[in-house]
Amino acid sequence: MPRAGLSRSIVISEAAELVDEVGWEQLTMASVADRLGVRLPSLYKHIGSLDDLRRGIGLLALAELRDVLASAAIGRSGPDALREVALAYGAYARAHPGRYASTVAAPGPGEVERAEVAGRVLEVVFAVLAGYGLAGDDAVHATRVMRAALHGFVTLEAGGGFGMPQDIAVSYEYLIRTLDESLARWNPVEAAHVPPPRR
Amino acid sequence: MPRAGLSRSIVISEAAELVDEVGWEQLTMASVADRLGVRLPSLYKHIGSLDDLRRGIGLLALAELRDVLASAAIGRSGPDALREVALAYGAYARAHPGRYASTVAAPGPGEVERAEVAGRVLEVVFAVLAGYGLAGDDAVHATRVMRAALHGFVTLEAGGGFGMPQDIAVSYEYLIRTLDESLARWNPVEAAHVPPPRR
DNA sequence: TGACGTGGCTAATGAGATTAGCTAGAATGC
DNA sequence: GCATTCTAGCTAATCTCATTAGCCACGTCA
Repeated sequence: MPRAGLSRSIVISEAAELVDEVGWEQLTMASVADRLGVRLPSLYKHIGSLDDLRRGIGLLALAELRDVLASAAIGRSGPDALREVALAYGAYARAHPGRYASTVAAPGPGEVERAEVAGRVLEVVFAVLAGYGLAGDDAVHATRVMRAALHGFVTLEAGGGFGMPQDIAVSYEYLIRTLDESLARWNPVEAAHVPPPRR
Repeated sequence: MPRAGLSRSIVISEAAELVDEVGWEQLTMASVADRLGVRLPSLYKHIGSLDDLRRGIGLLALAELRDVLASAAIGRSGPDALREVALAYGAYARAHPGRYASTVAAPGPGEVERAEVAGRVLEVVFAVLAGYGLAGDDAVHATRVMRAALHGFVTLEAGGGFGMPQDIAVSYEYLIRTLDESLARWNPVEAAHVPPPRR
């Protein structure tokens, strides 16, 4: 029996391809083994478990996403940077739906590596926000608004949630403009609008 | 063997409870059967398959969501309606994370019933947008922006994606304000910003 | 060239989903 | 009230996957 020449990173890359084709939910050890031309149990020489594989894909995808966003942001600032980053974000999610889905799960306790990579994605977003003069708490809240909007959009799009015939790219432009205006006009929410702190 | 007195709707309700406790991914026919005190195969007298059960939960959740949003919108308009609907949306997602997750999947071909219920949710959103004077294409794009923002936020929140210590409720207020301002200042995106149509 | 480490394999176990076929409780007709 | 019929819940069986244990040959390295 000739060696197949696998390794952890090869298995993860291949699984990432697969997951883009069949969907995050449909990932199985069996299908990955098939695709690599080995028997199912052989994978366990490289990957601890299905969950481990999923975490590996997530890590890979986060690193890729960071690179894509960083490239989009480089040499730009303000609305220009926002727009390019948003477009790059959407493009990545559309090109790699499986990987993108792997990106969402939060790092569990002890997942130091993932937290680090996720942090590096945030750095890019913070850099964009800095172009709007936002920092500190403002930047944290603005980051959440921005991530929520982008993530929600690409998720709904991927899930087929936009049934109407109107052009989705146009909707995305509206989303970007909404974010741009919001960031440009940023100021503290009025106290009256904040619910009382929980006791 | 005494009859357990099940029915399709009872099974679905119970499964909805369960899914809020253990998570959408963890739903199994086996755990539902356990909780209902019957053997696994008995469920198949009421539910066609696990997918069928998931669709049933999704339908239930969409109907509940519509009611919650409609109640929040009733008697209000404009920013007031937007805010209350957004808060109700977040509250539902937080109170029923499993059901909420079931809400996302788009209706597949032939899932007429689901498309209908989803449409009724949209009616509520359209009503809110009407308070901002939006209709037609504008309303469609605005709906997508609004849904994306709200959905993205609650999804990231549920996934533990907001690691920073800043108050999440405050971030949500920023999100609501962002939407309010965007809807209030709505006007067509400039042509220059729209990518060329695909050939 | 011979010892060793390790990658890939077969066999086995166990959880879940799903189907087939049985049986008894409930409902219905007389 | 009793026979008939329907059907909910059950056991048994099959299939797909995940995961573990243990074997053995390929390639490396002294």
